[in-house]
Amino acid sequence: MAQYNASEVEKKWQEKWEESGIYKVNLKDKKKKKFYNLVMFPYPSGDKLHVGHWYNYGPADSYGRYMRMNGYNIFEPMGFDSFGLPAENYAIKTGTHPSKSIATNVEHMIKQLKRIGTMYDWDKTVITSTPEYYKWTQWIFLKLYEAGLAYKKEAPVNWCPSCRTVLANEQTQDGTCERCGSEITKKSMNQWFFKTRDYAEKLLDYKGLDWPDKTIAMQKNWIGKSMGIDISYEVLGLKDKITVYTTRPDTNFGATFIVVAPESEFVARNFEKFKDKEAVELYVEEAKRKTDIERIAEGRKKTGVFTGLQALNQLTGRKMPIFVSDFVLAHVGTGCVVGVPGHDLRDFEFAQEKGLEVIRVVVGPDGDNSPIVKAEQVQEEAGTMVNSGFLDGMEIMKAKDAIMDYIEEKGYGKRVTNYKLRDWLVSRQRYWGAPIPIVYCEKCGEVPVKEKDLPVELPDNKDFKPSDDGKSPLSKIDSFVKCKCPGCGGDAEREVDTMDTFVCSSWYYLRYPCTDVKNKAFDSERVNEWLPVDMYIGGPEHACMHLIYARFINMALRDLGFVGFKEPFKRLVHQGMITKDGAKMSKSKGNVVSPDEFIEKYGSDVFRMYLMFMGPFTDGGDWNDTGITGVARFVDRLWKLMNFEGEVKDVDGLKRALHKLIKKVSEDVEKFHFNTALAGMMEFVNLAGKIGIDKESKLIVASLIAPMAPHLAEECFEVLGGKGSIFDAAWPKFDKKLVVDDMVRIGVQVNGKVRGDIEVAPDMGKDEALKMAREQENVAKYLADGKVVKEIYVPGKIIGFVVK
RNA sequence: GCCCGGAUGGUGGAAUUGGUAGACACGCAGGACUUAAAAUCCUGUUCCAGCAAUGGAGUGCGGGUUCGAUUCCCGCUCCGGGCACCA
Repeated sequence: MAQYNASEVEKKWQEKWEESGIYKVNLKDKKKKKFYNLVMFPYPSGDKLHVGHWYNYGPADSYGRYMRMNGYNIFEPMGFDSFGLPAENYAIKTGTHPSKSIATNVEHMIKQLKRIGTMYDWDKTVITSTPEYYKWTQWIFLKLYEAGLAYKKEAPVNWCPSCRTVLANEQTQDGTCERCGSEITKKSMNQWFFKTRDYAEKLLDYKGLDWPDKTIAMQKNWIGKSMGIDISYEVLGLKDKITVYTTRPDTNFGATFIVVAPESEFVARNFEKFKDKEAVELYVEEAKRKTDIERIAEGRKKTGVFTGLQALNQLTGRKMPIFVSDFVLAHVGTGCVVGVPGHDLRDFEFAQEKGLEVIRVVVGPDGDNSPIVKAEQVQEEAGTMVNSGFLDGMEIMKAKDAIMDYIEEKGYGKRVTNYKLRDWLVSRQRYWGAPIPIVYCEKCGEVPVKEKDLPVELPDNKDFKPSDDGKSPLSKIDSFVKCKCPGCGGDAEREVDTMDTFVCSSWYYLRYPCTDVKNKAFDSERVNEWLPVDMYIGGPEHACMHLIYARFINMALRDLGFVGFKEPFKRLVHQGMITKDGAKMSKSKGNVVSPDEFIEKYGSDVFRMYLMFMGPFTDGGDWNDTGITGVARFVDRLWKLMNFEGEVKDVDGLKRALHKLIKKVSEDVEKFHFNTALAGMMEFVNLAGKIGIDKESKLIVASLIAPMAPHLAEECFEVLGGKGSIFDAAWPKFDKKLVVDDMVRIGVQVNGKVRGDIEVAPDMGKDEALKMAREQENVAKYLADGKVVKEIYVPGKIIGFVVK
């Protein structure tokens, strides 16, 4: 028997697969059920594939292979998210134009990806930075624009001074740039947005989705729905009313002041009426200048200035002074809040700072109603109303309804729903992205490019670095900027901003099955057949970005009649992160582990299996290579087993073990528990190594390992005389009768402590089982200590005695 | 601060409608083979006591429910993730 030579075998099968085209999917095949097995596509950096890529793609492919063997027509494409900052920054660093570096990097990455031994159908790949792709990204922009879902407005936006571009809310982290970590400043700019807020309610509906609870919770939290009421108060001496948003109108009898955001419209509109204009102006200016970091650094300390104006609380007749303070955010609700210091921590802190009166209108369940409030007492959720007129004695939830009805009746306000979700800022002042297909005409104003004129090609500019003035580099290229108006044909200028790369990645799953479609973004009939994606695998870091954007785009396309389904991804699984010495792998930290040396030494199958064996797929873990020898040994033992010839010592035992294994591996792979599937395989191989194995069982073992070690399995299949590919063979079925043991070993407990065990049939009667248990010498010893007051028998599980 | 996870041998991890904790693997120790080493194979391996049989302790900490708790409940500690002055 020859030693198993991984590198030779793997090379051989990769070549065979390529030659035979076994993984080329026939999208029109209707004999088999379709299965769209998708993994989030990478951005092509110049670096090698690292352990994290393998950790992600290996198991994802194993799942696809498992489904293939279960009779599905598998569509498993792979592509490249090649627009955006990573690619552009790489190009800047190396001094090569991104279109060039992308081409080489993609080619390089495909080569590396092929070494994993996946089933990707490379005929169906997408590269988002190619005109044939971004043409359709622009088309989607136009469709949203036509539908009124894309708009431009002047707004304070997140500006990263280092990347010299604006960022979507989702791309900032604690006031820093998600990419480069620089401090973000606020800048008022004219920017393009998609109306994600219009879809907030639809995005909150997860019906029919098999997604991790955690991801859904994160999205819900991000969308942040709250139901409350807008209340308008008369401002003394002004015609203008002030409208506040609150989710706690039940506490309105305790309202003693009003606070407005520095950037709020109320401030702009009534500035002239303020008593100390200078002080307000100074405060507003200061607030605008502050970065998020500075605001975070200040913590909860409240500042603010009095406007000199007062509003009238209709419920109490109380005059409420109006302040300006930066703890109120302009974009939340109406940008104005009513201060109820007795029942809101922030209001309480502000009241303390300004010496304002605190009134308590809710008594907690413990009856506490002290006028001096401690921070911990402010936010009770349950309680009864006091000092609140007609609300007195009501539970807060009831009072909330009652007061809202009252306010609406009286015309003081109106119920509203609010969302934390902001509209998606999609324009970027960077070169490497899809140009936004809009032109500005002196006569016609903002005009969309005609569909037939797409793509608006990204010029092959030599100077693609972001410019110091913060304008898109495209603004410097006259040949790009100067154009004719699609409306009147007169002189016009192009939009010079490019699209956020998340726009590209929010629809690529629709393009994969339609890469041959030339005259449209995708063929509706085909996507309706092949989508939604049945299994989507990728990192949890995309929970509130890509996964919200893609759902939004898909829903919008559905509402516009282009696709027939609401949700793009039916089942979602997140892989865990692989760290090195507890830290995220990154080039700058110099802790990136390359798979290459392990592939060289052990082969791709062993490496893939080791990553799977480390622990549950969704957990990730810290990289450590010490255990890989265990998997390598397993492969050697399995290979030896395949070459075993001789008598099987325990035919029945082998059969039972094998059928249990089929059950276990099937269930485990289904749940992405590859670690325990492999443990089961190891156990069986160890057993069969002792008692021998027959040819039929060998074939089953080869099938079971096939999803996880595709090259090894093919080789085994061939050695065993199989024709063609093992991936065209059916997944083994287990015999139900063979997976139940006819004898099991169960424990015998006395007062909860294990004192022995007996071997019984799982369905043995209680009396007989108890009799056997009593006969155990050690058990008898403990039973003799007293009187048996209780006997417990759980068939197949446990026998227990309680002795007193 | 709020929400969501997690904590099990020297290490990665297994086991939960409550039923013999530690599967599988690494490492370690001993043995076989070898002139020797590597590789391979066999045996042992939660801790404490004991030659052993066996007994005691044991799943982050403190309580509780139960014949029986890694699993359920209450109160903490630590670690990870998300959100964060959202009114």
